[in-house]
Amino acid sequence: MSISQHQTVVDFRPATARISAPPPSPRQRWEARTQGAACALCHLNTQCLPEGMAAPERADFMRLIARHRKIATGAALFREGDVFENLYFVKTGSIKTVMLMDDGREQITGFHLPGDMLGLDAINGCVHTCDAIALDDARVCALPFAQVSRMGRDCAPVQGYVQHKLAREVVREQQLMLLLGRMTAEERVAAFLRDLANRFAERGQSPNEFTLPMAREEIGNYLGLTLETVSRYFSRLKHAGVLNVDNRHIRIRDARRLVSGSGAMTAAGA
Amino acid sequence: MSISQHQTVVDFRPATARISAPPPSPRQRWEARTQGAACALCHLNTQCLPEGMAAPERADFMRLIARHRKIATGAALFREGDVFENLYFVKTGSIKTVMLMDDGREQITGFHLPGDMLGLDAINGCVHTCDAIALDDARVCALPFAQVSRMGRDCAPVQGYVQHKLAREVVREQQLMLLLGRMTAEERVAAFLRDLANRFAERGQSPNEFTLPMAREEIGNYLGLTLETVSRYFSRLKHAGVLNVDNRHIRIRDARRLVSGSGAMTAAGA
DNA sequence: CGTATGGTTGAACCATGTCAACTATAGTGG
DNA sequence: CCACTATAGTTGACATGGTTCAACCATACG
Repeated sequence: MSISQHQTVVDFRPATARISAPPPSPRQRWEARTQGAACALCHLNTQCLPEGMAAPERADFMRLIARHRKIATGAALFREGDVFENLYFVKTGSIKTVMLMDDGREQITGFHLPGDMLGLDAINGCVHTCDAIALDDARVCALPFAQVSRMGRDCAPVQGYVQHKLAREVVREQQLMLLLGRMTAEERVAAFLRDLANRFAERGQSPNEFTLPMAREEIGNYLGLTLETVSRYFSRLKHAGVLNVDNRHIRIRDARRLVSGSGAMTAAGA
Repeated sequence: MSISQHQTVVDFRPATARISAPPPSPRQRWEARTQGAACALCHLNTQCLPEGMAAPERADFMRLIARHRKIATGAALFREGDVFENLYFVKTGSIKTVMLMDDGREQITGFHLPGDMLGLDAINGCVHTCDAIALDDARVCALPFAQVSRMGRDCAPVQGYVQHKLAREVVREQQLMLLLGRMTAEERVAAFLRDLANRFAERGQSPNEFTLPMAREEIGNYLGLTLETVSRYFSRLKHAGVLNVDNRHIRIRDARRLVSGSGAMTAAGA
């Protein structure tokens, strides 16, 4: 990686994680400046805002959201052990979440695209359990959790909102466990590409042609493989005519044969 | 397994999963009979009941709980696709949750001991996403989710309750992803035993001596390994003097050397 | 142009899977 | 009580998918 994980162009980490009573601090100034987000204009608002709220409550909720915190490539939105204050939405760019082992090994637990929520891991323990690192220059919206909880007390849609996001995360992780526990390398790579394609499609982008925001190493890490293995299967899929692969630019030429488990890939593969 | 997964001595699956308007049905009779559980007398109530409730609310909550549904060894508490109605607590025995792939492959996503909650996977989609199968004759308490939600609307402790359970599950699954993605077989087996020991300790049982409720095959499945590999590492640990292994009876003789990542196991191992 | 980084590819290796034989134990029926 | 069977677990020999190590290529950047 060109930028070490500790280099941060601007360190946006919650100051409270290290300092108990900080001075007015850039972060608070930023929050003051951006409080009251123009979510109404944001095309991601269907994903970020709770559903089924009346207009005034909706406005209240939007006022909680502090916008446009920028995270430079390789910088951390939060790190393991940081005090939990906000949930975050990716607005632009993409962010990975990484679990760390004592000996330095890492497991990427998710790649988060615009509209995805981050920080759910910390809801119980009041500190984050993983690092969140920007894969490219990213912007996020922050949603102060304490205030969301408070608002949830007498607003049912807000109440169900965090629960819904958490439950989604539980299901997503279960599927990933199935991938890590039971699938072959080939199936993992195919599943990864299909998942990504679906998620781009959900965001109104082409599911058949996209640019990977992450390196081979990160894909491999996420899938429980090495970068070489990922590269090899990309090449296989390319030679089988299933994909065009040009560095991080992917074009899916035959989505049917990307369905893992069918054996189509293997049969057609080198 | 001596009993097929489809044999159920008594089929307690929610009838609504298959029949839209069933007659009074054994299940409903059972619920009527057992409604209003004696949670006050249950030693697991610290785990099952929300914290911080006033006595009257606490009583209300306990009245929601239907007790003592029995699940015979190998029978299902619920299956993938079943309509979601209840969360469950294991009262006695143990229950595994299993994700299924189209081609028949399975991944065990958890072993649930007394006090553990089941069914969180279904909160969003209103159907379960995995099977829950009893490893031995088990009893569970059922907690109708709709009523919990309703009660949560004006009772803050209940509100935070499901959220807390969900968030715990997210963290647990993340740790499992780290295990499946990054650990060696040896480390997985050690981590598994340590985790079980801790959980038995939490339940007031000895962390150093216990009986595994699951077969080698199930351990292997859970850890992303084969039964043979699990058996081999059990033997290694035995010969290294770390464990006594007699079939499913485990005695941990040197807990320090069960710490994975330290290399202690490998150094002492065969 | 030289250097750094990311990606591809090949060859050798090895951790784990696969297959198979064997043991132990429990249940079942004669 | 003894075969007989079925299931769970152990162990060995061998196969292999994926890792490791290393060389090489492509691109970006100073």
